[in-house]
Amino acid sequence: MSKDKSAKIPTPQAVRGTQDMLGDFADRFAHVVGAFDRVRRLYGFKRVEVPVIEPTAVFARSLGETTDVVSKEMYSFEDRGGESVTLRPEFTAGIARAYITNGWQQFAPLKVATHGPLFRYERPQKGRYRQFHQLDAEVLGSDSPLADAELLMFADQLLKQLGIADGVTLTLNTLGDAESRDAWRAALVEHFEGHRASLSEDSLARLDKNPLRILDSKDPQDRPIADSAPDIDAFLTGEAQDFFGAVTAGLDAAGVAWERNARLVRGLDYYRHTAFEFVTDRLGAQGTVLGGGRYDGLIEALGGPPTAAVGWAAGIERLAMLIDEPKVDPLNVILAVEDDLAIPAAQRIATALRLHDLSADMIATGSARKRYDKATKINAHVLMSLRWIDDKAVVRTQSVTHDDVLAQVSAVVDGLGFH
RNA sequence: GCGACCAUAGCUCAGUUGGUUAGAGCGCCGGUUUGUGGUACCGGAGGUCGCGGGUUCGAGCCCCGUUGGUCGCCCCA
Repeated sequence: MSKDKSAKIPTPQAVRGTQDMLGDFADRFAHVVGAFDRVRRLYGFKRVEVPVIEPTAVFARSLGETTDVVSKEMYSFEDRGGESVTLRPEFTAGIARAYITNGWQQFAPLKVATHGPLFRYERPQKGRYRQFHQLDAEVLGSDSPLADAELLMFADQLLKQLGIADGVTLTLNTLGDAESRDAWRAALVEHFEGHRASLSEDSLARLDKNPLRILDSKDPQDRPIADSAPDIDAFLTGEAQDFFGAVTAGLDAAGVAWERNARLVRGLDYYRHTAFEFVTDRLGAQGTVLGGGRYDGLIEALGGPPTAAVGWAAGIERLAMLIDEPKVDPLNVILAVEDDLAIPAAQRIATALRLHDLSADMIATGSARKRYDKATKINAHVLMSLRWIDDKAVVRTQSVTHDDVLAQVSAVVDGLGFH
C-alpha cells in the first residue's frame, strides 16, 4: 500500500472473540434472522427490543452468583455514574426485568421474540464467540404446558424452514416442579457421594457446586456413575408428571419428533419442568443449536410477582454454519459504463431504476475497456452497456436472465429517452 | 483458567536435509486483442516470512519467549 511510513499507525485488532462478517457468512446470518422473524409472526410472537446493557444485579440475581457466567464470564464495569452495569450474557433475565418494570403483566400471557448480540468472556472456539448472537422466544405469564409445546413447535418449524431439521434432534427432559427437583437433587447427591472415589476431578467440583451437571459429564470415567444415577421419574410429583405428559402429548399431536434424554439438565437454578435442547453432531464440541426450558422462579427472584414463564434461545452463528448457502437476490441491473462521457447518463438511469424499486449498480471506474468484463462477473438479471457514440450515450441491453425484469427496466430506461 | 496445533503478498497456499535478489494461482492496476463482446496475451504494484530474542559463516526453515488465530477441556447457546 502506501510507502509513507510517517502516516502509519499500528492498526488496532478486533477484540478477541468478535467477528466481522461480510459476504457468504453475513448472508447466512441474515437468512437465519429473516426466517426467525417470519416464523415468529406465524406463531403470534410480538417483537421486543431490550437493552444490551443492564444493571449487573439483573444477571447476578437471576443466574445465581456462583455460576461461571456470573463469576467470571460477564462483561461488567462501572459506568461514569458509579453504577455497576453488565453487557447482557443472555436474553431471558433482561426480558424478565422489562416484564416487571414495564408492567407487562397486563398482557400476560405475553409471547415475545427478539434477537441480537450477547457477550460472554470465554475462550473462543468453533461456534463460540465473546460477542455472539441469539434468537430468543419467550412466553411470560403462562403456567400452561400448552405454552411449552407451542414454543417447541415454533422452534421445530424454524429448524425445518432453515433446512437443518434432519441433522438436529430435539432432546427433552423434565426437571419437575420445585418439590420434585429438590428430592431428585438430594438423591443424586447421595448417589454421587457414594462414588466419590471414582469421580473425575471436574465432577468432584461439580458435586459441591452443581451436582446435576455430573449427569452430562463428558469424562468417560464419570459415565458409568452418571448412567447408573437415578432418573427424576421416580421423584416426580403427580402434578409434574401430568405437566410433562401434556407437553409431550402436544408435541406428538403436532408431529414434532422428540427424544427423551433423562440426562439433560440445566446449570441455571431457576429452571423448572420442561428442559430441552436441539442438538447436532455437526458443530464440533458445540452440540446445542437451540435450547431452553421453563423458568417459573425467575421473575420472582428478580423481585417481581410469582410468574410462570418458558422460553428458548438459539445461537445465530451456529444456525448460520449449519444451513445451506442461501440464495442471494441478484441485482436487477448492472450498468457497464464503457466511456467516461456516458457516466452522467448512467447516473441518471441508475437513479431512475432505483426510484422504481429496481436495484441497480454501475461499473464506471478503472480501465474503460475492462468495465464490461467486470460487469459480467456481477450477479445481475440484466446487464446493460453504455457507450458514447456520435456525441450521445448509447444504451444496449446485453444479457438477460429474467424477461419480466427486463420489461420493467426497459420501461424505465425508454421513459428517459434512451434507445 | 488449562491443553494441542498453526502464523509466508489483499485472499488461498508452495518454499526440498538451514545456502545468493522469497514464488504460484486468484484479486487489484495498466496495456494489447476481441467489438455485440463474459476471450486470450503482455506488463505492473504489493512481503522488514506475526513480533522479540537466541543458535549459526548464513534462519521463512532450528531453539526460547511473546502476540494472534484455530480446535479441544472447563463452562455454556
